[in-house]
Amino acid sequence: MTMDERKKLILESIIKDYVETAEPVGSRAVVKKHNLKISAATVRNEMSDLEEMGFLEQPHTSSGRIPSELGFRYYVDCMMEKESLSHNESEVLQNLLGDGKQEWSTVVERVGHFLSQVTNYASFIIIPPFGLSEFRYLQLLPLEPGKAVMFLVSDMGMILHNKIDIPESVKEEDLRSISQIFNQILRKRRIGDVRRSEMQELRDTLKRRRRVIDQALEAIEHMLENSGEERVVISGALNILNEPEFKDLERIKRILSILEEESLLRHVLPDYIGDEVDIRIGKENQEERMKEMSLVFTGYKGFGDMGKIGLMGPVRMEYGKAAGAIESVRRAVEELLKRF
Amino acid sequence: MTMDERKKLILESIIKDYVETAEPVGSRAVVKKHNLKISAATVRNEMSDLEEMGFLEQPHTSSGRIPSELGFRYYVDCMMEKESLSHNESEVLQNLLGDGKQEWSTVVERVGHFLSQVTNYASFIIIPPFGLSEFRYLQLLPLEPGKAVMFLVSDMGMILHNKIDIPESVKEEDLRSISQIFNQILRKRRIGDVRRSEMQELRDTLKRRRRVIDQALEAIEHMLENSGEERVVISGALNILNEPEFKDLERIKRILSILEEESLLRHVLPDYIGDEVDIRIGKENQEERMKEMSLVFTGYKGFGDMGKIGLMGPVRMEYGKAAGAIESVRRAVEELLKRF
DNA sequence: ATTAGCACTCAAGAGAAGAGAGTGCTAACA
DNA sequence: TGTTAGCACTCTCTTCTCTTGAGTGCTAAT
Repeated sequence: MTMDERKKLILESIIKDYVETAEPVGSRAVVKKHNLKISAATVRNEMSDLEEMGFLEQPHTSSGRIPSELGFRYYVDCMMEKESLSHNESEVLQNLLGDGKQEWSTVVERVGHFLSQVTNYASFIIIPPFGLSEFRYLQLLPLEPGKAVMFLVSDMGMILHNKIDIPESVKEEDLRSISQIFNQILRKRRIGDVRRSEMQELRDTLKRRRRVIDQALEAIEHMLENSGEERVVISGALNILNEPEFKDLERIKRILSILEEESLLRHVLPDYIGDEVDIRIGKENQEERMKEMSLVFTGYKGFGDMGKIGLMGPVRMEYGKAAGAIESVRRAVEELLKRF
Repeated sequence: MTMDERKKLILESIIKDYVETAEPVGSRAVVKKHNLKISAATVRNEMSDLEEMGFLEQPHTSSGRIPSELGFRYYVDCMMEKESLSHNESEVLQNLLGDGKQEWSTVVERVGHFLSQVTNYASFIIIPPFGLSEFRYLQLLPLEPGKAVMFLVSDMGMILHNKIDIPESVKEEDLRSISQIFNQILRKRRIGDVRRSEMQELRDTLKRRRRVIDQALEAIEHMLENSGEERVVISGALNILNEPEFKDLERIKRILSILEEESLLRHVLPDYIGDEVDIRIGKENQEERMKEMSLVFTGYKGFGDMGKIGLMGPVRMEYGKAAGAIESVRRAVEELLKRF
């Protein structure tokens, strides 16, 4: 059996109705709603064909049809058009990205919020580990007797700080010259690469100020550990409660638990992600609990590594709108990162 | 009618059963379960009295009784004992507080997580605005041509940073001496108080390096704005889904929306909070949506101002356990803050 | 004052019946 | 040969009734 234009039109109509109402769609309803120039009986025949082809399914013999996951896949691949943001929405997005001076983390939170507001799905943004970006600058500053603070700046303008203990005898000048030495050795290294060998080299070179150096190195290691993890920012998880297919409490718990356990999201997404918008529908997802949901996501060039940004919603999702929103946001975020 | 020992015992038994099962408790059940030495009929009479006194209520004439909010209030005031953390739990708590070098915000997140794990209720921690703590130290550092970073350290060891634009001609030495001047003027001031007049003074005194100063002042104002708000950290909101009284979706949405909209929590809590554990049961809460929930909370002496820490659960809550956990955590957090 | 006994009440669950939406099939039609 | 009207049939969902069982309140006996 082959997919002619009429079948396509009918499939599309059914998908649109179903996405809107979450109810099985009947032959009469589809004819009426979309002003098709054919009779309900004809549509019934076509629907029967579409079912045989695997694009539709019937919850029970005497109900309308709903699109199968394969049906959605066909729609996404062959018929969907990305729906770009409205003028208004684009403007809001530009505004909340700011001028590049804001903390990156607050910008990300705002963008996540925006995404979930615009689409009514749950959004997630994965920030790649800081450890993979380039080292640019380190500075030790005295804080109070016996304490100092160490600042670390990466090429992307990310700033980390950490308190360290130092002998009380160490003076501000000492700290400054120690910072100098650090900088000479570390400049332009990828922060993740610095780890072991380099640090040993430092320790050897700088025997004199051992205590301070040791503390500083320890602090760096500590920072690397804490920042070597991706960060996950989730927003609008409660949007899921509004989807009619999730009126079952057990189901809701299952879904929300994925979002609560941030680390799980990493297993859900493929390790490698390009900069195309990618869509995973229902059982196409690996993770068991994700098989009743869909993902729309893409990668963005972040701090040396790829970050990820995406939406999570029911299989009955407005893929066109979701994909459009994701794409716009990706473009805007990359634009912003370039400015850093 | 007066509250004798037997009535107390029966009320307590009913509350305990009801907290455990979320079902109305019958006279026979309560006698059996707690091995009371009186008959079900006697208990029925007492229950009838307790109902008249307002401590119990009947969902319908032929069902068991459930404690009224007044009943819970009586229990909390006259019979409840705070249940302290197990040895194991205390140890976990101590461990995750760390050694004072960690970022305060990550510690708070961990503590919130701990609270919700231990009690199975939703926890919230409100961090008082940074702006109210004392100013201690400011430093400008060159970043790249035309950019510098400004660090601000408060008495509690909180560190903020912000990027600023500077004329390319400004050198590291200039930045250092500007930092000095800032420090002389601002040291020991409450950061919140610095605002207007002082800044004007600074601007006048330092006409020479106007550009840098202006930028720095702007950055400080910006920081003050962003940090002048309390921060709210919420954890374990999904625990609410496990309570049998919340099997109604609409109710769940209502409750979770309070937690999602962080700012709302502030209206829910009284402005002034002491360091006693305070309990608000159901309709004792002001905010409309909170009237079906209970709060157990207390204040902690934080950065100059009081922070707040608490649990949110159903009216049918294990108040003893919740209050005990809150108290332990408050003590531990204050201990930690002293070490800063 | 306490208890046993018994009639009464009410929610929750199990069937049964009816309504309604939608299908598949057949036969007629262009 | 593709399209359509007509009609019997299917299955869910809702409503109603009936039954069951836990639990009460009252009365009379201890």
